[in-house]
Amino acid sequence: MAKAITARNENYSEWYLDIVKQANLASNSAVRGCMVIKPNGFAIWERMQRQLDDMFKETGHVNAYFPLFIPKSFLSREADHVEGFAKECAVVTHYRLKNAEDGSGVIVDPEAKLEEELIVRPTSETIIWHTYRDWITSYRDLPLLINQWANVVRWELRTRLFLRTAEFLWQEGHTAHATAEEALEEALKMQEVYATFAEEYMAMPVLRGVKTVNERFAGAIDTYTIEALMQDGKALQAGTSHNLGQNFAKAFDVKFSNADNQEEYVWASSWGVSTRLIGGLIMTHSDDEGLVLPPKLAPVQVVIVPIPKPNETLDAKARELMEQLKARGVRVTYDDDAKQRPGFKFAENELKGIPIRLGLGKRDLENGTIEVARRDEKTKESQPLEGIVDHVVQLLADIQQNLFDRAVRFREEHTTYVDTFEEFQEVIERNIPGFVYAHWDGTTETELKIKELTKATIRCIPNDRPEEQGVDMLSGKPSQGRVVFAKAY
RNA sequence: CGGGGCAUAGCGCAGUCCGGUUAGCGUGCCUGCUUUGGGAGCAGGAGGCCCCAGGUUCGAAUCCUGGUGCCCCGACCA
Repeated sequence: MAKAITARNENYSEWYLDIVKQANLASNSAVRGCMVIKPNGFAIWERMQRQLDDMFKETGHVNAYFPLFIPKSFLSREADHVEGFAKECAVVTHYRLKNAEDGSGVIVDPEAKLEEELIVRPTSETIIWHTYRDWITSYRDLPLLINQWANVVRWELRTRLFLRTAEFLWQEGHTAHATAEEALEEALKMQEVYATFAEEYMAMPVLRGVKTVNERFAGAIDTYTIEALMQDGKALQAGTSHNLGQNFAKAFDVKFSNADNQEEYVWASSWGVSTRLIGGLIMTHSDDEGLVLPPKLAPVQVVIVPIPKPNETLDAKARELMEQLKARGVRVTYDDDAKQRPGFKFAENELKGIPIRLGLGKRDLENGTIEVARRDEKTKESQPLEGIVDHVVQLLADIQQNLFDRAVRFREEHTTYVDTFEEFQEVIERNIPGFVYAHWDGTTETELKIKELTKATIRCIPNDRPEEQGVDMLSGKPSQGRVVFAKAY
């Protein structure tokens, strides 16, 4: 029996949940809003982590680890920051339990109240900048380029697996610099690292841009973002990089002596991507048959299926093939479960998103062929066994490229330029609205009004936007260029 | 946090309105036989604090009260 995956055009969010559940990526847990990331899902995260970590190291960063808990007073040191996060913080107030006197179980021991409550980190700027105060005294200590892999907690009211959970895994980079220029450069560099990762590894095209005042990180001077378009025409903020200026240095009194022995506040950046990327990966490529993974991030890239079932001859051939593929760096498995028939395995492996399936049967051995099926286009063809390793290696690269091209095409088909508010409303109300480029007068007031009227937000002001004189589609005030609107996750 | 819905076998559900043998169905799981190039068939079997806690009743999956969790819509959301 086919497992039922809701069709995308029938109910997109049901479809998304079906994929997550049936591909065994994650499930809800006993804790509200917190998910269990299952082995299939975590394997994807591990591949993302490994690649990102390499990219961070290549750009000069090192890893460190800071505490899960933040003293409450730290959070309030930076005014905008606390305002941005206060409403979604988990707070630790006690440090001990005891048995209830009526035998009903354990209760919080009222004697064990903390003098100062601890916040479970929603992000680590405050605890890290408190620490940096001790680490930085001279320009010789700069730049300080640190990343941490961690979990954070934001008490979201409405959660969705991977896309928004109360606890999530992420990395957060926190850098300190001697000049404003360097901090800005760092923020932009990391935005580009994220964009490269998204496009080259996730095969997910992204817009690079800067957030409006209204949308930027609490405590930042500017927030740079990468924005991807999902198959339902909604935008996903996939990663952000913040130029923090001297805001946190001032809040935590982090100063250094420059080469002229003058005391200055340190300049900062911070940047992060999270397990939300897995949600973006799913919503960019997957189809009604299940998960579709880009080869570079697929935990398993090739599966060999013995047809109709494993036997000594097929096993030997499969093992030989696997050795050859592994030698070329291909992640390959052999689906040698004797209890399942081929058709079942085909469906299962498609559901899991394995990019290439190799079907190997008696007929193939006789003919010197093998059946090569690609997940992305759901096509299959018989290939000579001779040279199959080269073919597979090339096909993995082709699939990676095809997924990216397909996503770019989708984005192009769902990108619209409008000049009037009527047009804007028409596009935003479509089934698949997409990105809408329109003129905006630069005020938060207009931005909020548009959001109120249409639910669309300004995703970003593109980094590379051409200057273009125009008028705001709603207020009629002058504008120097277009910004990107969309409905967003 | 507001409105609505749901919670019964690993998963998906019926039964609940109108209380009454041993709580069913599909799928999955185990055993055996037959099958096997796109989700196999037959036979046998195992598997249930019917979400939790109280209450009503001779008797509760079913009625009442209070919790908890999940889903959908909305508000909120670096």
